[in-house]
Amino acid sequence: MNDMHEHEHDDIVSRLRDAGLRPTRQRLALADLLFSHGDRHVTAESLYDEALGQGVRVSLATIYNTLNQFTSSGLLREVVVDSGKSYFDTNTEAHQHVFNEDTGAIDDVQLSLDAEELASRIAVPEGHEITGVDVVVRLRRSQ
Amino acid sequence: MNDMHEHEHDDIVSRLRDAGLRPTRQRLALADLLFSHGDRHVTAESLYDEALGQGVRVSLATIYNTLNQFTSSGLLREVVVDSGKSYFDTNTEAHQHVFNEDTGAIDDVQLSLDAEELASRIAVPEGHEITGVDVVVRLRRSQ
DNA sequence: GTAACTGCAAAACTTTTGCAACCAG
DNA sequence: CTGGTTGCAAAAGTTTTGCAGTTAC
Repeated sequence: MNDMHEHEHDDIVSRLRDAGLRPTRQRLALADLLFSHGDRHVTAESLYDEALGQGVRVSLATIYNTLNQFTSSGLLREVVVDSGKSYFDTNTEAHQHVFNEDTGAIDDVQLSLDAEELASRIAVPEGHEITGVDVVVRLRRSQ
Repeated sequence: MNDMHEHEHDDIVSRLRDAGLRPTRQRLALADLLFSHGDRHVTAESLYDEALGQGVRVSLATIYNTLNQFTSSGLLREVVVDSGKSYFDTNTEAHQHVFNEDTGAIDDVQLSLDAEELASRIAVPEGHEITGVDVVVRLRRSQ
């Protein structure tokens, strides 16, 4: 296989099983890329290129499936910063984002604002619930 | 033409000229739809359908051109809430949004949070500037 | 008259889907 | 085995583009 350590491999297997997903070759390889290198922000295309670059044989359709499945099961969080492309964040904790509109790069920030408190100021319609409070600071090169 | 009052028509003409845009038939009609009915949130498709419904003859390509030109010149503000579709807001003042993920409806809210203050907590890279601080509260039907 | 603008169709992108082949348990 | 998964190609949805024809000034 590759140089994944045995216990890391087992961790990833458990993580997938806990999420109700079979630990297939593709999902293991993608989970390893996503979760074994700190907090990351990827797009389908960037993860696809990275996988191919690492010699992981996987189709783009599977990348999309996997990113969506990981997001549904709480392993990833989708970050909406661009109206033409989906970004996914391996950090699922409450935090905010800085988006560089020139490069498409996303950074995490902790603005220590209370999403609960913000949410409490919203008049939530009957039978609805707040699924998230997203904060994005947009950056661009000056001039 | 239609039942636009003369002075309203003139207002719109000035507004377009001030933005450096020729007041063409299409732009006048779209500006009227957008700015004569309070604060609105539209997509290219929704504005296109509305225009056709009102008997305004305009192509979808022109809707896209117009929305982008209006946004560039500050007449509209783009609201990024969906990674597959662009929304435009006629309210260009500082405010936040509530997005209903089931219906795609957007509402304005004033959370009276200080974007300047939030922005001041960000480490802005050399030669870059903050172009906006976006806050979106996401809603979904419970269950 | 001329540069700006518009419409149409085609192209470019991102994402989803249908289905046969494949694989984990 | 058998249902979940994958890959491929095709389709779907949104947005942009190229360019001939039109319009504002």
